[in-house]
Amino acid sequence: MDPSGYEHLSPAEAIAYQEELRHKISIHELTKPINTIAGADISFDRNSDILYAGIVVFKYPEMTVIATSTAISHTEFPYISGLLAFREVPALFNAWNNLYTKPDVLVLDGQGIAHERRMGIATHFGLLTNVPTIGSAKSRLYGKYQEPADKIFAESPMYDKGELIGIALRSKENCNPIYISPGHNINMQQSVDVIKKCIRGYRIPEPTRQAHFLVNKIRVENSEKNNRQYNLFD
DNA sequence: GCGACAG
DNA sequence: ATCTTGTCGC
Repeated sequence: MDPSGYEHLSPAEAIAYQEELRHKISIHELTKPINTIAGADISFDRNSDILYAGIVVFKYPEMTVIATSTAISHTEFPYISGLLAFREVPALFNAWNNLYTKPDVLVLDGQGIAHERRMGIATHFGLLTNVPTIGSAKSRLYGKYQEPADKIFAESPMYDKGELIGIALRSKENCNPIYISPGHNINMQQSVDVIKKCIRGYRIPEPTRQAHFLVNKIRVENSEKNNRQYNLFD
């Protein structure tokens, strides 16, 4: 299904689609060397249904920016916990298609398989594009875990009925942990190793941190542009 | 019935 | 996610 059709799905249909897609998830070692990595994020206006998507590509492991892309899209699908992909993936897909240089790995702001149906936004986007993806979330959605020690890079496994679905990682001392889980076409260990190499003094790994700055910037620019046009009628 | 609940 | 200043702690 083309993601542009997501906004017409009911929550029940979206869940049924996740159950259908979950059979195609592949969590395995990424053997291809990683030379580039990207971060993707979304920003949106308080009222409108406009989503601002952005992707920032870096050389890895140097982490120098080599490319960016953005897309401004409209959505009707509301935010529903567990169904985030149906709201944000269409916009991210547009930004992805605007990217000339596709990265070897993509980090998304949200869960990978650390999801009730293993279908977090990172897994969903990976299945859609077939790019290896990693989910890096700022808060927990699913799974039980013990608080990791307050020591840089301390880890604590996240489980669902005995199954390992993610890792709570202390990316910075005195800060809440971040929740890492593979999305698609990469395994748990590699996901954590890669994210660790993307931590540069802040709680949020550089890929999604920079993508966050980018989408906020284009959101402000766009709203200022709209304000200027509106003011022509003053 | 009650609590949890990515962005 | 977004709205927002000061303020507590390392």
